[in-house]
Amino acid sequence: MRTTIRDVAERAGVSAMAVSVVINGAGQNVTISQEKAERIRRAARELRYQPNHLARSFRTQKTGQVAVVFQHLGRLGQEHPYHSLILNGVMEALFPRGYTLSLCPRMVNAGEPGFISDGRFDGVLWCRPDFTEASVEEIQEATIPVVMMHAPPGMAPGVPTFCADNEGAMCRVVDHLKGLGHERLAFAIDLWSVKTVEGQVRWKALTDAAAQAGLPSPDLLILGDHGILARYGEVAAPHTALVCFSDELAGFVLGSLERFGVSVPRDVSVVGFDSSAFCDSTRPRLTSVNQPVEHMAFAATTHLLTLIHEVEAGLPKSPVASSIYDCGLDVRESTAPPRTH
Amino acid sequence: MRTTIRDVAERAGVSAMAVSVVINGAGQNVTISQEKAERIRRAARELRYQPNHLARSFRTQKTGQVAVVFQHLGRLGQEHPYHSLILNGVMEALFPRGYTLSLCPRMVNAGEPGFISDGRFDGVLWCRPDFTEASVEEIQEATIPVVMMHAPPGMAPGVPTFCADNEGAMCRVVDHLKGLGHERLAFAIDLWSVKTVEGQVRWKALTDAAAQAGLPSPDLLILGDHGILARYGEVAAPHTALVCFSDELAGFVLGSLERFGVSVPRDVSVVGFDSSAFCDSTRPRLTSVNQPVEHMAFAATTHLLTLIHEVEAGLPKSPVASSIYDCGLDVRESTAPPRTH
DNA sequence: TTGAAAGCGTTACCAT
DNA sequence: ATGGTAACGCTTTCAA
Repeated sequence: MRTTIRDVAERAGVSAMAVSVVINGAGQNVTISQEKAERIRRAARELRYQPNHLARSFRTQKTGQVAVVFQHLGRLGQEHPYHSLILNGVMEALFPRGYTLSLCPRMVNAGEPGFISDGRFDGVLWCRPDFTEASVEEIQEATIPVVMMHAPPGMAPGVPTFCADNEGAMCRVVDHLKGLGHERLAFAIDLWSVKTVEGQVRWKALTDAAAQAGLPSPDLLILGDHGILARYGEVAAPHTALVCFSDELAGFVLGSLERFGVSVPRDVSVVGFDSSAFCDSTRPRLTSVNQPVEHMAFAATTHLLTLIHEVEAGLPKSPVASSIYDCGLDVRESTAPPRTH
Repeated sequence: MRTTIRDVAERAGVSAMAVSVVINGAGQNVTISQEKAERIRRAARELRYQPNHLARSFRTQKTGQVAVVFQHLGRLGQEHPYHSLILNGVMEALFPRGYTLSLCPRMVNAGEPGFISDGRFDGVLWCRPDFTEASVEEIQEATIPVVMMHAPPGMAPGVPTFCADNEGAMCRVVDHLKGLGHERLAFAIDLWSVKTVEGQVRWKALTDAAAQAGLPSPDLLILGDHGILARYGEVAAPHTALVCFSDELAGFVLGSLERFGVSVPRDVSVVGFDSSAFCDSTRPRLTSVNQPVEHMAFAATTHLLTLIHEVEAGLPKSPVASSIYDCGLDVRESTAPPRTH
């Protein structure tokens, strides 16, 4: 930026304050005469004055920026539907209200949580499902509003949370599979997600649901490479249905099984999680838990904006609430009755 | 933010400058004794001092933020592959170097170009294919580096540009279709894109390529609704091949044709543009021009970072160059010889 | 090796 | 109704 508010003031023969008031429309209990206002506007136009947003943010302590924090933001796209869904919901809430969306690498990958309160953002949507003690504490002590997604109730007291009903979801999955005749289930998850609270919660939810349905305890399949899946082609599979942590992982599983000559759903049934548009593009189309990610992100972001507004306006804070979202099961072609020997 | 650099200085019994130097590592020709440095670090730790990034940006005139500007940023996801591809390339270039990606609604939808130089961004990647005189001028006068995508050479003198070779691409499309036996082609485009320079360029490129190949001049199909496509089911289609402005539009076309009982590629061949992963998920799979969008976005962003660095370091400016990317044609199943009557 | 002080551009308070 | 002036938190030059 070159020309400042003072340049405009000088050219118009007024004070900087007068310019500020005219530019921003509303100045508390200050009025500028029509004539002066016009002169100021003309001077601003002639000098092509552009208010420095950064200086304004610095002064007002309000940036109009909201950050979204992921654990690991890789590629956007159809094989990785999750991030796109989240961002869609966030943008839908943010843009009509004039907020800017920031994807900050420091909060995205390395995970240096101290940066939450470094002044750049008016609020943060925390979408990382790894709730270490340190990060939870950091969030609770943040000086700006933070809203969490995927945190199971009780995980982060004092922080508003938007979370799927993983328990209910796994009950539906088990009901569906049991109804088809499956008995031996497995939970498939990647090396990364298995360490997250969300991964653990879903795994426990599946275990509990199976127990409740009178089925044997499911196995845990941690997929680091293709090794485990390769066995499916050689020996009789120990389980007849694989419940996957995410659609993305389910896509990987489908690809691997096809490569090893295992037919889905004839040899084994596969269930995903999220029911993103991706499920319609796989062969066979993927049965998946319908977690309304995009709606959840929209609602979480909208709530975040409410909290931001409360802080700015000095209003009383909304009570802290956890929102648990029901999940349906979208049955497609990747699940079928198990093969009878 | 609560605790400032001065709080730390006071606690450590030193000046604010000393703290700044210790925190930021390098202070030109200033040195702090080991003992004081340690005292400062301890004080900072005890007070949980977090430097205010906004104040720092304000002071140094460097924000570490890069904005991406789209004409109309709607949903991310598989039906709309373009934005995801761009953002992937941008993130890949930005994140390893610590830059933050901003999606700013003011530059995304309404298009108020004055905001380019409002101090918030170190640089801008301009992905809007509508090159109005006003916006081009605004870009040329920006006080921060701007890199353009999709601008045909000569469109914006003085601004580095990364653009696909639309002419070459359309030659390949025409060669392919002519080789299959097609003669009457049409260019399908949506109401929005037809007004953009990029839309016009592709339309002209197809026309020229057809003329060069000795084919009759293609028709222009502006798809506002399903009306035009509906006719395909009733009367003999005037053309046997539809070349679409984008994969997204081609997806829409495939859907409409299916609904109206028109078989692709038996009744009509369809060609997309971008060859995104989406092309593999349509039925039939979509033949499409392979525009390396993601690579282009990566290269453009990398160049933008170079320009930013030059400005900051006071280095001489790189010469302005336009990069034109070759496009291949990925032949899938949506193109075939025309039906013989 | 260190501290004091001057801003960066804006807005808000307190005088006229 | 209007203008001076003091911050916001930080970096950096200058003087000691």
